[in-house]
Amino acid sequence: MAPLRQEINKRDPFESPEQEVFLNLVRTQSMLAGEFFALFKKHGLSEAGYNVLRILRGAHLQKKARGVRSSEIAGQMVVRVPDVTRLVDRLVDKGLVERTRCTDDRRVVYVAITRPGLKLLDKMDAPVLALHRAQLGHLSERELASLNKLLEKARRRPDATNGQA
Amino acid sequence: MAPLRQEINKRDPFESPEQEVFLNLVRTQSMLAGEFFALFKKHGLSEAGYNVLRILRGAHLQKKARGVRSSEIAGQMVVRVPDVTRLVDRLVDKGLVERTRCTDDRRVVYVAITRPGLKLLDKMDAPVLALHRAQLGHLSERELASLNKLLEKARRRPDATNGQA
DNA sequence: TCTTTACATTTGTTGAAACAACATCTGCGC
DNA sequence: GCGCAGATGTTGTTTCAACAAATGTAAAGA
Repeated sequence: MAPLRQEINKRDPFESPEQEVFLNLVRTQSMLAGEFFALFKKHGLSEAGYNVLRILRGAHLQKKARGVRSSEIAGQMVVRVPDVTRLVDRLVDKGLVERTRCTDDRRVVYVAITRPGLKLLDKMDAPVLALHRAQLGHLSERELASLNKLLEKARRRPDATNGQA
Repeated sequence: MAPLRQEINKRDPFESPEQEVFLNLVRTQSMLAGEFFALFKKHGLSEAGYNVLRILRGAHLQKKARGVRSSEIAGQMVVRVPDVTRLVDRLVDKGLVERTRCTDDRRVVYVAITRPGLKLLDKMDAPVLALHRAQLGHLSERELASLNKLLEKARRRPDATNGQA
């Protein structure tokens, strides 16, 4: 019996290989991301909040002093999030980022990381790296590369223009 | 440049192979599960709610007339959820499941799927299978098997008893 | 029996995600 | 210039997840 079926005490077999992969994917993500969730929470952040800070630090290191537009943030998130506004709101409340209204185009808002925000991220770098290694360090380089390839392929839909003629 | 980096417009390289795998995992899960989320929602269910119904149908087919204990439900969920109570509450409100207090041990509560619940699941079977195939049908049997193996291995932590002596 | 311990579920509360409607603003075509 | 389409954020509302504490029940031990 496949390990996943043991883990969730599933008696019946999976209905399709695709279903088994999907459930494995969901469960694995849930378990690994859950640990990061706990790590972030110790520092008062959510996963999405951490992601935003990482994006802003990247921009900061590229000397983008004004920061990044909200729409750009949305586009660079690992998981799509509608409602960047209130996500940034909470970070502003914590003093980790700043908002600046653009004078040229007053629709856009630039968001930039603050010094406390940078300090927080720096403090988290080591534990984050350590957790990554603790979670996946037992996989070989080949296995990691293979996993990357397969996951990327799984996201790539084969053009749903199925000739239903 | 790796596809993931393109997708999220990431300029800097990943800090470790493990990190890249993790982000690929999170993103893939998010995209695929998001489609199922939308499908379930059309039928008034959340992912967790659907999972509960599937567990209960499995028990029903095994002639477990009384149903399943709440704690068993929690143990069989693909993703851990604290608060099975209110999850079941919502399903009860919709008339899809029933609660029964155990007379032997009045602490435990049995949850069983109702006929409307079964009908709903039956109606969803085809679209669910179809979505699984639409998402992952372009992967070969070998690739699916490989992905399963790698995901399961990723969950298996190598005994953190590291000799720090 | 009486107390203590452990167990199964529920409730209270806070915080955040999801979706839709709503401004606000820019720039283009007339 | 005027008005309209499209883009950018914001707000309102509902629903759900997460965590802690409490309730009620059973079993074990003195």
